[in-house]
Amino acid sequence: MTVRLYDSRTQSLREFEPLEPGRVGIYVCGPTVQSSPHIGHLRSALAYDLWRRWLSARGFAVTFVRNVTDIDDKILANAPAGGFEPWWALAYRIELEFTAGYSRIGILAPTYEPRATASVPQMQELINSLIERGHAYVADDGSGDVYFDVKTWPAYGELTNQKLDDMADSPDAETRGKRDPRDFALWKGAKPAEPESATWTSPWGPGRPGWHIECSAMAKRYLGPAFDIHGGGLDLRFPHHENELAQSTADGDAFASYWVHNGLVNVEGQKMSKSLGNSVFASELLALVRPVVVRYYLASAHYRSTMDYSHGALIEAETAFARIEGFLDRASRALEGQHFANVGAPVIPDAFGAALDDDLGVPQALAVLHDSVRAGNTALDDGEFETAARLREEVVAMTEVLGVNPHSPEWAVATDGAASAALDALVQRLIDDRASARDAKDFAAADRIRDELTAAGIVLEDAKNADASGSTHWSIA
RNA sequence: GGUGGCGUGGCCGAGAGGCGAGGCAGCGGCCUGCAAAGCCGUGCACACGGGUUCGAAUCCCGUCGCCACCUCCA
Repeated sequence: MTVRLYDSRTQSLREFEPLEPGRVGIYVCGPTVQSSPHIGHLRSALAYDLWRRWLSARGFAVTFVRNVTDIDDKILANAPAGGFEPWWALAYRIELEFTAGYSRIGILAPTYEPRATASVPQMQELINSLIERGHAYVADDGSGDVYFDVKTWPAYGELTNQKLDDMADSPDAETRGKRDPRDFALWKGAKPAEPESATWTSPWGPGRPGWHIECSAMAKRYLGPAFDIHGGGLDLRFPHHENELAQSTADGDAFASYWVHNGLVNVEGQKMSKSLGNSVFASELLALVRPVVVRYYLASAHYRSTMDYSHGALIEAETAFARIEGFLDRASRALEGQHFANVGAPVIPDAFGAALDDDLGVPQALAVLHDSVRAGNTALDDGEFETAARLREEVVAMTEVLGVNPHSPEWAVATDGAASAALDALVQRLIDDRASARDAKDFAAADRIRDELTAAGIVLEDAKNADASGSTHWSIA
């Protein structure tokens, strides 16, 4: 029972061995809070939420850190100086949108969620140390920029399997005070147009941290110089993660033992981009289907594969999820008030655990889940209630691990108790009338009642095995 | 040009040398007064061309097509 995960650095499936027995430290690159969360952000966060839940389920104590990049070129660009909304207000407003989106699809709050702006001293300390070690230099053009000197770090490129010589010098790359175009900024000297609130004093003059150094500093601050897993989107491998790795290891830290990257979400075969205008925002998705369905949908493909979003696929996921929910609903009705001595605590089937142990094989795990659902439905059909009860526990346990238990309170929709009771009384009355009509073989009258209810959006199901609430169940379509 | 990935049945989406994951849709059946829900059955699937092998969707070579990163990006 070992967890295996795909390590992007070695490009291989590796058995997970924590630095400290029983403990796991995970650092995930969170969003740059410059515009509203889209489906890709949700998927990424979900991938690591699932890793975290599974490692927890396997008994590890997980420290999960996901940062918020709240100072950055784009944030400053989206909140022009002199505008109504300062950059820090924009960043916080968007951060709240992310938090809300994550929360709605059941992504657990991180152990800690550091904002980049709160760790500037740690970043400066790291930059200083890199300068002292000869791996970084202050630009001699008076800009106040500090750059990492890639030529002093022979391992540069190890994460993405690139040789320095192969790295194309981008024609439009800003060279400015760089010794080599491939050097990257650790510290960005303040520019006249930038607001003073976005500027920190430093030994190299006023300015702000570069993007890559932020994550290196925060990971070290909260998880230490060596930690277990570093995660993020595939698009961050280069240059962001490559640079993080270079900085931290050049400073003498072991940094992450494993690098994990999640696949991206495309729309109609293309990446989402502002120019194409094809971004699918979290808010749009959550307006289409229930949040738990969004979660189920995004979890249903392997976390490393590219997902191609389509409305049809989302609706298919809704139906597939309804099947799981349907079984649990049915089981609840049929098994209400029954207790079975032999049905104990929820047990996860071995095949389910094995699937998740194998690089978080959620698709195979879902196959196991659906097998249990089918077996559970069969047991209910056959009146084998003890078997059904056991399978129900299994299904609940599996959905709990994945965070998609339909009956979990987090997915409950707030209802008006009095209104529900009133509706139930009325519908129940019609169901009773229908039952009388059926007993009298007056099927025309019975069907008329059912049609009326259907027209009102209420679906009737005549249960084969009568349950405590009567043999006909109603629900809102 | 460099690096990495993908092409699986009508659709989504796993797997990775032999026994056809799972879901959605369709078709046939069981159940039902009829439905709904559920159950059972139903698919000569693995881009193309070679090769290795007793055996390949899975390995090797080649071809075609698509995508990502190399610039901000989950």
